Amino acid sequence: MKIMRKVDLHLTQESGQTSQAPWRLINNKYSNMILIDEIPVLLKLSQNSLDSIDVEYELLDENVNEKRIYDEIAKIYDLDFNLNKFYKFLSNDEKLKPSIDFCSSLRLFLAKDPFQSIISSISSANNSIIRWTKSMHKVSSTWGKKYEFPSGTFYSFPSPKTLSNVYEDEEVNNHKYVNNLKACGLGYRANYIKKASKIFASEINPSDIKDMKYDEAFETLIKINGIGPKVADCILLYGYGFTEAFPSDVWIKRIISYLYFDRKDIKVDKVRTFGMERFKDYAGYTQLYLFHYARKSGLMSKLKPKN
DNA sequence: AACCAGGACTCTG
DNA sequence: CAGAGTCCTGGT
Repeated sequence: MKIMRKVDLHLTQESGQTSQAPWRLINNKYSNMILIDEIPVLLKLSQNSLDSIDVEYELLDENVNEKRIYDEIAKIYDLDFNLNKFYKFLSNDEKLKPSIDFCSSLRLFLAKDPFQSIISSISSANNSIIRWTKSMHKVSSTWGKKYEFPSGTFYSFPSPKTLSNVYEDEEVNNHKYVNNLKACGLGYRANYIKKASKIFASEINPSDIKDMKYDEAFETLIKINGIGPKVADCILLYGYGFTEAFPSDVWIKRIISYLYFDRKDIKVDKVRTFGMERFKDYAGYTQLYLFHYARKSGLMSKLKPKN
């Protein structure tokens, strides 16, 4: 199956969006297992040009309608988002315009499983991309369901219930536990993950969030231990597709300060409201584009405090 | 080998 | 309320 849409799979995968760890690259195909109506489907995506995606997939015993597979891929890569219209919007702002050339065909990388994006985003806080990626794969392979496909073994992301019952530490009451969250390299986030899993296993259904208004969803999330403003916005943007979110961390702060505030030191929270008010429904995409533009253009290294 | 980066929490003023 | 210290670990 071929999907005719403008998208840069590589760029989108490696752009550090915290919905999920990057997919495994097997024989140059981005490979990941997703469940469609509980049926495991292994997706293998590749492309020769940025105008289309070549889709291969593997099934175990049950069949899935190809249209359903198409729809899920379109959702994950936000393929219905109108990039050209967005580029017109970027062109209208001299500060944003240069980002188009650096980020062409970059799209959102959305989670199929919102709970996965919640845990992934919590785990990304104060962390490096390498360590975060390893941790996320370890969590899946430790507690997820195992599926053996011809192309390899894949794991689902564990459910809230499963994660709420795992051990946080290696040792509990003088008992050694090999399978524990800290062994996944999560450090002190292990406790946040366990607590959040408990909440999403009982009080809040992850799918409740998507029916809320942005503000209510944001307020709901930041009440949870380990979820601050940045992580909440990542969850809302990458996990639920709230495109009005403007995840603001130190880097976005430096970039916005440089571009719009004459390098003046502004608070991260101000950056967030500035981005949301100025970019509206494009806030999320603008954040994504600004971040990668800064990274690739050399602006980022220029903005490092030392230099 | 000591030290720093990266968000969120917690404690202090 | 703002500011400082702490958490974990891969990278220098």
